[in-house]
Amino acid sequence: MSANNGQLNPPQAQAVAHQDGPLLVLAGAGSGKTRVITQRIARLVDEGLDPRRILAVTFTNKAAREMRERAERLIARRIAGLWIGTFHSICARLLRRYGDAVGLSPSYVIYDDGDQRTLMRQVMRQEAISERLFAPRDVLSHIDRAKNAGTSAEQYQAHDYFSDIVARLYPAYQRQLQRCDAADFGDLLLKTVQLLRADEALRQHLSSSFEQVLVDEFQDTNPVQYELIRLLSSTHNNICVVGDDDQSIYRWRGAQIENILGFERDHPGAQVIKLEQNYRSSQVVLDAAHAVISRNAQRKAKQLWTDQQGGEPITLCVAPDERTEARFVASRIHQLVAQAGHTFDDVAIFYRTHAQSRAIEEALRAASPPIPYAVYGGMRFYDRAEIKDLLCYLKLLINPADDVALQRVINVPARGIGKTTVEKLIGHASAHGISLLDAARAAATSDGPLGGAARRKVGDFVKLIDALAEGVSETLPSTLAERVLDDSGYLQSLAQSGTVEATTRAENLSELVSSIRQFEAATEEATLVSYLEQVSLATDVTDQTNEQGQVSLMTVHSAKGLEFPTVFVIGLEQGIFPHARSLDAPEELEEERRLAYVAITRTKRRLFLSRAMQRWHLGQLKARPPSEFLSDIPEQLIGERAGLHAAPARRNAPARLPAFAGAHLDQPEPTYDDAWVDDEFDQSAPDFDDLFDADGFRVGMRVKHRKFGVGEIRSLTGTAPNLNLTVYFKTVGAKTIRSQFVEPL
DNA sequence: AGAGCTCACTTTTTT
DNA sequence: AGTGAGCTCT
Repeated sequence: MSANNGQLNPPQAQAVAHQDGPLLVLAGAGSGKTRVITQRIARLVDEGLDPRRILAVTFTNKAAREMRERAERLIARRIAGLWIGTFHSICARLLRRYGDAVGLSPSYVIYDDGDQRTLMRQVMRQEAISERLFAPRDVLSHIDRAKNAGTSAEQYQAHDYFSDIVARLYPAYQRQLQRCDAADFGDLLLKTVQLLRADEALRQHLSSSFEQVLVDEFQDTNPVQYELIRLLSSTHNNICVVGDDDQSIYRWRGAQIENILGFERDHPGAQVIKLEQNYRSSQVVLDAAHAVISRNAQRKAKQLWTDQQGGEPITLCVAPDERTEARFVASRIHQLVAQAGHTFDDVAIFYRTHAQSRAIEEALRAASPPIPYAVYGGMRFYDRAEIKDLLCYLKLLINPADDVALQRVINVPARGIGKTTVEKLIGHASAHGISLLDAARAAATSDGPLGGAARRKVGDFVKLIDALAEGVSETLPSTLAERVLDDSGYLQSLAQSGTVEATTRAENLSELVSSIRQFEAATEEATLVSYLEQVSLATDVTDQTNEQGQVSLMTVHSAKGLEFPTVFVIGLEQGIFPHARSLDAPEELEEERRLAYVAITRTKRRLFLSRAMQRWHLGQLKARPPSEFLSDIPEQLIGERAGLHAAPARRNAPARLPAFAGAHLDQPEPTYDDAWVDDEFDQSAPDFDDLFDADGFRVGMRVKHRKFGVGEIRSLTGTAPNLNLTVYFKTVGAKTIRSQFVEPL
């Protein structure tokens, strides 16, 4: 980590030197955990162990990459053949090679959330189960929970009304996945474990080939991951796990804090090493972190210490609303850069949920000069519609059984194949137990369920796919991507529509093509299959690009493992952080507390905590009391209490208030002692009254939106003050926006 | 068949 | 406040 003077301290050295047998390293935040793992890998390789016999597992791609790079730097050469990656990527790789026994071909595809939902909806329709009564989302989350617990469809036991339905859908869903030659995220883990459970010889083979196994962030492993590790290390039993129970933040994904608490019990003779010296943070930061975490009941007692005494006191900001909070952050960043010699990449801003990033982004852009930033996670590049379209074409080329991909692209760009036709194909496919593509092929060539026009169109589509699929394995992925875009008419249809949005989409597509080229350049065996796998397992593109000179924005979850000289934690309010869904569940609240601990302990020197007295959330303005975590932090650690006023209404600011006949913002004023009163409230803001007739409807009026410019109102829904306007903008087409965010013209 | 419009629902957090 | 599914109108 940061300042360890190149030397390992005694417990670190002991952990690096540990030879054989199970080892548990309890590594507090900032205690040099990554250092220990990388030094250990380097030592093993240096002493002549074949890197192919080392398996190192992490939770994120970023962590895996960093670990590899640091280990390579230590021994000053490339480490070829080392098994290092996330649980999911390692499983994906094993299944690629050995998945036959669990029903996966070598070119199987990985389904993401959206794909899963499409498939589940289809299954529910087949099983005649109402999607209204049973949300596909919820059903999938039950299935995922089962998979994380190691429960297969056959083993799944219903225990109540809802799980009764799940018990019916789980096996049907798995059958459908198998027909599509696809695995979802949960399958990657569970199927690998099933494979190893069932195939004694394979387990022997793999576990004896992995002489040393290392697991990072062990506190976040769930039961399948735990079993996977156990199976893969069963021959040599050289298993080194590193973790910190205080940083266990993935309970919702099935992580069992017990795995780390019970490691000694499950591995008799395990050596336990505690790393408690912190090299990252000032004493002030550690004290604050400790004050928050020590209120948790379920934890191993430990106390981090540092020899950096004192430190910068914490700044606490109380803002009237989230926009002001964001302006506070932006102005402090400028101050730090101007006065404290900071660069932008010294600064990170953490929030509890992605939705909170918007206000911050806007403030950073509005700052003068604008502050460069990078958002981690959130809306992935790969989630954009046009990107998914192209990827689905590619998936379909290597995996003709991928019905989900086919459904996505069969009418994109529009080629006159409508819902009815697709439904007929689905019926035909499930009746004959064949893939949709085969059903389409059959329908086009023989007397199938389709009539003349539809049959011809479907035939053309099949011809298109067949032509594209020819020679797939000998063609560069980037070439294939370009061919898809041209031959399918995708680019042409974008060009034809001519909107600004279409231009953006075309740009995104060409960005994707160049990222495929990059992949080809950087990868030895750059096949389409390996590219698609990488994309499915990548969190986002910022994963790959490491741009300098940017402030980092991310959720607390994705902040784990990172450190920054200056940290802002925003939105410290009851219901935001801790999250509303944790408030009435003590165990969940403990997890939120650990999350707060993770956030604080990322800080090296300067910590800013902020909250807003009221904020827009899910379309509503609501006042929330301060986070209970704030009151845990001892008074003497806080240097400055910044209170802020809202910006006076700017000329181009949205009209502040409702204004439809008699509508009032009937939100309660915050009633806290330090409540701030908005005396600069702009009484003269223009009204919407004149836009609508007596019924509050109609009038072909125009409004102005900050981003989209001038547009024409099409319709109006909702109740004051939360009105939704559907406005047609020349630039981006129809958008539904809230009345507060437009200005009448 | 397709475009447009309305409504409902959403939100933790990630692989 | 954005998205997506379903309905209606063309």
